[in-house]
Amino acid sequence: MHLTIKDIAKYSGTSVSTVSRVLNNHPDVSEKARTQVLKIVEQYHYVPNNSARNLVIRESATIAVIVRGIANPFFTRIIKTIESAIYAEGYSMSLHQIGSSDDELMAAAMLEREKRLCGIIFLGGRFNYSAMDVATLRVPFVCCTYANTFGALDPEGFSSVAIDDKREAYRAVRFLIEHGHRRIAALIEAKGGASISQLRYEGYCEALADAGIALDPALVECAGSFEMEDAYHAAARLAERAHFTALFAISDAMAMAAMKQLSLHNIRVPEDCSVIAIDGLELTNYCTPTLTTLEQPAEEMALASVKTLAGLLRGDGTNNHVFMETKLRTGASVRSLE
Amino acid sequence: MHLTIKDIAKYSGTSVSTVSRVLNNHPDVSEKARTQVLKIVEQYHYVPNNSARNLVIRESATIAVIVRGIANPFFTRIIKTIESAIYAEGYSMSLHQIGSSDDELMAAAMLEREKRLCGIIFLGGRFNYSAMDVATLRVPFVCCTYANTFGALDPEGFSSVAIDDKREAYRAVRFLIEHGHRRIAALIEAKGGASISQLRYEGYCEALADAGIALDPALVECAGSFEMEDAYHAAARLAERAHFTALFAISDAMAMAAMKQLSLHNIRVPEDCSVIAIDGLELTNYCTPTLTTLEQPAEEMALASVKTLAGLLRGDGTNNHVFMETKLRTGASVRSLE
DNA sequence: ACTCGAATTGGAAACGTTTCTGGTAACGTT
DNA sequence: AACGTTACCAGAAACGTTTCCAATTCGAGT
Repeated sequence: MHLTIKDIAKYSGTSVSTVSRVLNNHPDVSEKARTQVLKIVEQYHYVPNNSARNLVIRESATIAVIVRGIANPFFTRIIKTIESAIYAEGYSMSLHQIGSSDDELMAAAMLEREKRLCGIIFLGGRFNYSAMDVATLRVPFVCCTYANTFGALDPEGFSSVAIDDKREAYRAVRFLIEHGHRRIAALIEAKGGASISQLRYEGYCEALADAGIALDPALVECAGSFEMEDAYHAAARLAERAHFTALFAISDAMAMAAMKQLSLHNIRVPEDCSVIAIDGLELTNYCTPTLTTLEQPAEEMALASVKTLAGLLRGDGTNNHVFMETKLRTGASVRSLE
Repeated sequence: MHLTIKDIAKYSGTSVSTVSRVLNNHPDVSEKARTQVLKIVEQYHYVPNNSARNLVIRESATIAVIVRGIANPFFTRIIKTIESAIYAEGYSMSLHQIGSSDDELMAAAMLEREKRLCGIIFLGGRFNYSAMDVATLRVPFVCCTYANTFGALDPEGFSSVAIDDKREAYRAVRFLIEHGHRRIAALIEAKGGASISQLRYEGYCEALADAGIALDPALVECAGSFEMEDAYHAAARLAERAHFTALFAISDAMAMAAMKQLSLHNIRVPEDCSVIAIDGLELTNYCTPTLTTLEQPAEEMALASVKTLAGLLRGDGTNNHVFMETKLRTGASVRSLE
């Protein structure tokens, strides 16, 4: 059977309370007792029972990470850093995934189950925060990679770490314009709402407008999701319907699927059509041609999210909304016109 | 403050024990009391305190999933299914990632922390089970995607779900041979040990031997990891050193990196060199050319892992080692010689 | 030697559950 | 009417911690 703190007290010839004090690094214990207890703990390989601890402590020191679509390589890149950062801060992590099509009720159930968590990091967009009843959980949370207004949520009530989707999309499209392109197609997820897709679409529109290029609705296609397969079909519709010399895709994966489709339509990248996207996945360095993309600082974003949350949990630090900048990664998928 | 079971007892005019019985679906409680309690529970939105419950129950109903390299898309595909299966079985999941270079001490620390878990699923190979002291944890565990002997571990002491790495590698290389190839290169991680890489390498050797083709060491290159970047460099060494008409890569990602490198060396795929791999990632459907690969049944493997573990936890079911079969996914990366 | 405060310690209550033990009410059987 | 059986229920103990509180020891200052 597992040893308890009582056993340790017995073996070390001291009391339960002293052992507890040693274990929790309280200052009011003699050096002698401390080393003695530690020796026994070491020797018998004692591990405390967290359930009992949490019961009296009334908290759990676990941070839940909820991600929509764990298969997204961009998210896994962030998760890697988030996990080590969480451990470094002395918390433990529990990771949950919501299928891209699941409704939020499942997520709510998940949160119920995982109650006694002390903080949440939401990864990705399109969470229905009111359905998840996140406000009544009374735990601080930060939204990573998506920073917009969350329904009726008070912006003072949570933090976020993200890129400025509209600005970065603007930069991407601007980059194409500077390379002489004027017929620029956009491959997005969906219009409307305050989604990442919509924000990036707005950046696209604004870049065109600032360059005096009229928006042609025929050049905009919605895939309906961020999935490669959907992007692949959407790109087909685009290629069959319109002519364009450049394509802006709102994600690397969608760009990759689109490039495949373009090649099937005998549209060569970049000779006939330049392609740019946002994300900076490692693997788009290895497709042909390599993708030009705005790289999101995944590690920094992960770190900032955890740091912010840890601050809130410690009591110092306040809710804030930080925006990161992407970095242009030049591939071979964009060429100048003429 | 949070409501306790005592409050519910008070409000519903019954006792603590009755409330507990209702909550745990014990049969010995009257219909009247049951509905009354349930009503109050619903009305006050009561959620039980798991810490207290686990304390007395002495177990936690959480299954830990430990994955080496969460960035591997094949693993995330499995994780997706594992999570929903775990929830469906009534457990909760906690997911942990070990960096590909981290030593296992960190993992051991993780397990300590996450003690009071009731089972473990290891995802991926190359775990140092003795360092993690997994035997002393006394919880059942299953190894997913890798089924070999685990150091000094008793095969009766755990379960596994995997493909037969040697056999599937054999099939892949055999496929190339049947297409007329005889100078077949192999891009592996490393030789030796009982790693996935070594097993697949053995399958490669055996396929050659059975076809009467002599093994040429110059055609075998170790990348040192499963990372795309390392595979990319390894492929360069291969291309500069030897001539071959086909390449067998032990993973899709490595194959993709290799294809990129080949194109840089003006070796066209599949005209000058056919490529085959094992994994069946979605995204290799979208690279150019599309990859021919042996698709691992990720969903089935995930399901089988959870089912096995759940069986062990319930008490029925015994440890066993199951091997799955891959399915050939024909892409455009292999062509017949002549 | 005596006193006083500081340092250290042990005892016990508390945390919110589950479950064991015993008791009462209802009911059918003799 | 007495009895046994069953169905239900309340009380209390237990789970392994932390922490409050009171008690003890220790050292230094008189």
